[in-house]
Amino acid sequence: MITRFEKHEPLGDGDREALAALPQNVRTLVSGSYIVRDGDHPETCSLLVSGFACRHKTTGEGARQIISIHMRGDFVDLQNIFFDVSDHSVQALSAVELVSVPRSAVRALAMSRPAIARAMWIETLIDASIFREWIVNVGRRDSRTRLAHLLCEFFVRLKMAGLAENRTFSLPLTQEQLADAVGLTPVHVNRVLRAFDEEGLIERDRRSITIVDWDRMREVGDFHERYLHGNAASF
Amino acid sequence: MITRFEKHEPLGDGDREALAALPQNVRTLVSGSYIVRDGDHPETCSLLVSGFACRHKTTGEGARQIISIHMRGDFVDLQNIFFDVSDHSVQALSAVELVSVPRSAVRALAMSRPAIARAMWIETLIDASIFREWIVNVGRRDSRTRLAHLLCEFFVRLKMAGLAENRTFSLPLTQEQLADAVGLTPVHVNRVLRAFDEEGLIERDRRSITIVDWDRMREVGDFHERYLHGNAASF
DNA sequence: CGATCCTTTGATATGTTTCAAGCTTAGTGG
DNA sequence: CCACTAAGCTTGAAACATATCAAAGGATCG
Repeated sequence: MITRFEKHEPLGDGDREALAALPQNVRTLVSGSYIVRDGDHPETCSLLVSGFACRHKTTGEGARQIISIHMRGDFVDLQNIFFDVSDHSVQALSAVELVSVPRSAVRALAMSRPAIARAMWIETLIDASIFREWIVNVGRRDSRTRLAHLLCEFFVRLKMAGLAENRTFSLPLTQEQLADAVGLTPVHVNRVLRAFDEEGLIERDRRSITIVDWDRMREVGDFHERYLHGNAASF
Repeated sequence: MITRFEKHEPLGDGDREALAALPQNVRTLVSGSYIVRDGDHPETCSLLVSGFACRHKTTGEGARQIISIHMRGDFVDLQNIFFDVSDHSVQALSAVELVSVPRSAVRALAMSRPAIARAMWIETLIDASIFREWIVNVGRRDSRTRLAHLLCEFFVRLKMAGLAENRTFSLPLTQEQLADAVGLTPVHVNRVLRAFDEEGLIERDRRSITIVDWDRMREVGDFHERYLHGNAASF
């Protein structure tokens, strides 16, 4: 399971054995559970096995900003290896399963197995690249573009993770959470989503979304997937 | 000079020798020069020896968003080690000196010297932490808070780098660049800055700024330096 | 089948942008 | 050393995108 590493870095047999030998702890959490809290001294690093999670921070005014969204196969807090205190929270967006490994074990593994360290490093670099794109998204794009961009990113990442077959997928975020991810109000998110619907860009049914016109969606969202640094199949 | 690594990670003698043996290339560039361009296939990784630089991306509409600001001692493009094509540009904000090391040499060094790899990894994790805070800044804070936050961060980082003695420092950004960093218009940045001035929060003289009331500035900017993960002296 | 959470909609308020022009500063060449 | 020029800063008025407030309608789950 943990062998998603090999996406970006070939591993040797010894590496795989070392991974398998890791002390694991599989947990199941209900939607809304906190995995890490801002200010915590986390003891573990966690990998999402199923479900969705997000990371977020809160301003002094009490406004929340979602920093990233995670799906099966993502590490949600790899930076815990080196930081003693967490600078943000991680919360389950749905029921989730995750395997947690003690920080010390992950650190020891990284020090003894260069290929694994490198794979983990690359993971954190991709994370950072997505952060950069999000800064642009909330900083310089209008509400339509912002939301469309988020939907495009989420969809492409689902595909890359093998979690989307066709153009329909379920979005594990309420409109309020969507708003917190793009820096808008829930009310405005609602209006923009309705507009997309009316324009025939997407279709909505409960919490699931179909991208009707991918090319146009991509254009509206000013979306270019290079920053995901994935080996995505072309669409 | 490169031994800023030791800030976060103790190195052995062999590590220091390996660093010193690195093939270097010292360059001097004038303000405005591009160090890396979005879409480039960079051949080197660079460390800023003097001056200031920023990283930025441009939207399809042509709007620019500055992603980070860098000063003496910062690596400006460490992710080049693993990514073949750059997802953003790096540009000099002032005259800069930088030492550039071939990607392959940096990669080899990282593979043969775990302590160095670890120090570099931590650098990129701190980068990512600052990105997260910037997402919050542009996503959920109003114009005053945003700008004040940026000024606080810049000032604290200058102090951490030993580049600010008292409460006066020179800001290497035009108001337009400031605007691109916080996701506002130059006009609005100008008004907010004037308001800070009139309220006695800051004083301005040409391109240099004095933080008159640090405590209040910090409060206005909703600034808490934990995310910088520095060993900052307290203020 | 009631209660809660989420979505939708309308009316109004506001922060920020846009446009446009004048002003200041720093740099350059005569 | 002065005049000229370009870049950056400042200011005002009007426009606009998004937020806020408020209330009703749906969905989901004990």
